[in-house]
Amino acid sequence: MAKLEISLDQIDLQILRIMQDNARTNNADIARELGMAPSAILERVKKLEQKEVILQYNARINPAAIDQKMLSFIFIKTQDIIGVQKVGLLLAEIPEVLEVHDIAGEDGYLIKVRTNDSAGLVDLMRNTLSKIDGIISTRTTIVLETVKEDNKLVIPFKD
Amino acid sequence: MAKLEISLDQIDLQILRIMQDNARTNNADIARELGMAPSAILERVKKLEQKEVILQYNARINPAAIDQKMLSFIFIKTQDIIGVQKVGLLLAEIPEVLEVHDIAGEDGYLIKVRTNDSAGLVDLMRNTLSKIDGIISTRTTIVLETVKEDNKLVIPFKD
DNA sequence: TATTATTCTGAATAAAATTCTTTTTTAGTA
DNA sequence: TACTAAAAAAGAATTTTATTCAGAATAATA
Repeated sequence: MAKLEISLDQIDLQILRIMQDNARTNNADIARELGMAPSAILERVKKLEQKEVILQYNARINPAAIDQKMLSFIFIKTQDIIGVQKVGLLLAEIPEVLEVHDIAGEDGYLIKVRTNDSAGLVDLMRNTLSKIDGIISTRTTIVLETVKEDNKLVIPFKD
Repeated sequence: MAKLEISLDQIDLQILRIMQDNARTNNADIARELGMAPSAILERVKKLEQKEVILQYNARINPAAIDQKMLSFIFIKTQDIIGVQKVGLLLAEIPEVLEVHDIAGEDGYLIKVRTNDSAGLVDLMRNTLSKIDGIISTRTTIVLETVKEDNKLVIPFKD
């Protein structure tokens, strides 16, 4: 778990750019695009994975296609700073909770939740959130429509 | 752009589950896991892409590795419902803005923003957000630490 | 039940991944 | 500056996978 010194050169950044856009781009294509041998690219990619620069490759699935039409953000106020960490971990275990962020200011978390519909949300709050000790209150924001959601980072040109 | 009737069977859902976990899983492996021919899997995956069930394959990159250590959520209050849509699109064009959600209640958006540091955030707000017409006010929530952020959907077992 | 469309299999071929050795480049050091 | 060690890349050989396609099986429909 040592957080090693990470140094990425131009080529690494180019690989990241390509992979962030299409994680299924094959080594041969990347190699062609960067004018290098496939074996060299393969090594670099593996190294990027090992260094945990690339955390995961995932397919982004259309929520509507699997009937997860409801998206909400919930602010969760916790009792105190002591017991807070545990709350965060418990929240993270809930499958419908896609993100858990510890936020500044008002002791608590901001979580992102996807459910089938509003009934699913109510269900989650009543049956799951309410079971977690240390939660004082929640404030829910309902998303009507998502304009953008790609989570693509801005990859710099020089490090 | 016709939103076709989408019907996914068990096999499709299994493919989605595998792909969501590791988008680089090859057809041969998926075929082995599901006990089918690679060619059959290939066809299904292509169909899932065409139907826009799979929206994209992306590598999730460690923000810290490219020095994007600051994450914030900003509530943006807009003038009225008329001009709102344009604001959403303009927000979506900003590279540092990873998500744009139209939210219920208080005419406006919730956006997710990644910047190098707090200076980058200030910079974005001063130089970019302030240039957008129709924004009345903003309320920023700073993330201290992210406990979970995988955006993996809960894929049902029956459709 | 017959008909049609869809999906799957299996084999053949093209392409890519992977491994490994040699060469080149880079970085550090005397 | 030249020497040395380490890291990265190239290139070739081999294994594995992707892709195509014809035919078989399955499912859907009339």
